[in-house]
Amino acid sequence: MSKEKDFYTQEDKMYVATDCVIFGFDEGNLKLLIFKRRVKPLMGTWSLIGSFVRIDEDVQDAAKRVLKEITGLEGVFMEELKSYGDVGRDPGYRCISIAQYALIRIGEYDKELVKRHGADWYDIDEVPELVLDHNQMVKDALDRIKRKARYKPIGFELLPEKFTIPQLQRLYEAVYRKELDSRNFRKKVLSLNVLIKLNEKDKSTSRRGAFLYKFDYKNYHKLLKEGFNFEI
Amino acid sequence: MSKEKDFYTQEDKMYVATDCVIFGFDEGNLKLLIFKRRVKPLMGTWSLIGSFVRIDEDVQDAAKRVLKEITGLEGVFMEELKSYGDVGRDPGYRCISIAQYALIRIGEYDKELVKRHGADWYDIDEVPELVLDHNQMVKDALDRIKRKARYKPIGFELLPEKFTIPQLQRLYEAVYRKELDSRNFRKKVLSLNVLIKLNEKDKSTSRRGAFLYKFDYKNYHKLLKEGFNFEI
DNA sequence: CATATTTTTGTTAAAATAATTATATATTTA
DNA sequence: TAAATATATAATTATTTTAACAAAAATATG
Repeated sequence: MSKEKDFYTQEDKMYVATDCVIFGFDEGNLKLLIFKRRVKPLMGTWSLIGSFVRIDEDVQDAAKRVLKEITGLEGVFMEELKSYGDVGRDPGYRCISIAQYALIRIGEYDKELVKRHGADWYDIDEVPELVLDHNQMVKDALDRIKRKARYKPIGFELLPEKFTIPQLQRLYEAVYRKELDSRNFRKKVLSLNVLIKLNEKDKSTSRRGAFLYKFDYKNYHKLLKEGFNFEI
Repeated sequence: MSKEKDFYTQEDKMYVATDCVIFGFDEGNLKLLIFKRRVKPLMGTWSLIGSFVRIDEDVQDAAKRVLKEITGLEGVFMEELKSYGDVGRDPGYRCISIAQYALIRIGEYDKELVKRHGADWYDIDEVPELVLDHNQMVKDALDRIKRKARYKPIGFELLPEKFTIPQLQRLYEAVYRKELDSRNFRKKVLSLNVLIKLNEKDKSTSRRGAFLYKFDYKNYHKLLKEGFNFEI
């Protein structure tokens, strides 16, 4: 870009923020973590988790920082969604937000911390009205993960480390919003060779119990290089 | 995002820029429009076309503005690529760039204007070293259109309004970097029902001549809603 | 008119996917 | 111990997609 700085004056200040669409998965439902503002302005309105980007931090780091501040989590899957840069998007400031989306394991976040920040999980179908253009961000993020699930095994970020195949199926059903055939699903997902069967069962949802699996990251990365596709 | 503004001081200024990866297609080759800086700093170095985002314009509009300034073109396909927001990416300023990529018809741009700005087309395989992280932007944009071509008929933005099927095939071959079977390609592309056959022939490349087609935007948008896939 | 060149059309086999039927298993509860 | 329930495996069929391949048509040029 060009280097002239004459567009900016002392009073015309450009702010850069980052907002994070945090997805979780629980009991067959895709969920979203949002929080209720406890300070002015806009006190009491629901909002995505976000922050201004500090002058001395990378945009990605700013997103990681807020995620950690609110959930206690580090090292989770997070990726840029897109930027929201219209002049009028924030009536208070000229503020550009670079939205991210994150997939977290809903059992692993710091519940005390989340509570303290006034944050809560909402079923993806029951998200209330959010501040500014945050509802649009959520919609865009949903579209993104729907598409992404086709070529990346996105589910494993959302499930606990050990999970069952029926659990994985319910996740895909929640993302795609359609029922899948359990026999074909099992066949397909096992044929990808990225699951390691464990010698344990999860009996929380059935009498017989279902075998637990874990994700084989090593095999997965090998396959990625060969360019496989994950269409379910 | 939160509203505290205490991260910023007068001297800690955050700049927001936009840079545009402009693709064209000519003679079977994918091409990139870049320009040589004629002013300090960094005079003489190649760079993507870009600008700071003005305080009173949308990010998208800033990108459209520079595209028009340099090529004379309006209303062409342009989409956000991703943001580049690391602290150290620009040694001079704390500047975040929101990169875009555009697909233009290489026959339609304003040649005089392009020349006046010191801009020129480079074959995608022969792009010189660019300023800052612009080579990375080009690489990312290429990856993006390769993937995008799988589910959006991206080619039609790059070809003239009327084009032949062999032309379209050469474009896909340039993007995928592999040869395609002309019989299967034709079958596939026609089966999508987004081409309108015209009663004219293009005889510039063969004795027999090839029928011209145009893109059926109406049918295309109908199909998009149904979620078709464009895998070639 | 024969030649050279590009465009155009069609068939067929193989592979992947989707839909269906069948059966067995482990476990709890009635 | 029979019934109920969710899980697991096997096999079959139908359907769709993909891949591989050959020949004819149109026309400028020599």
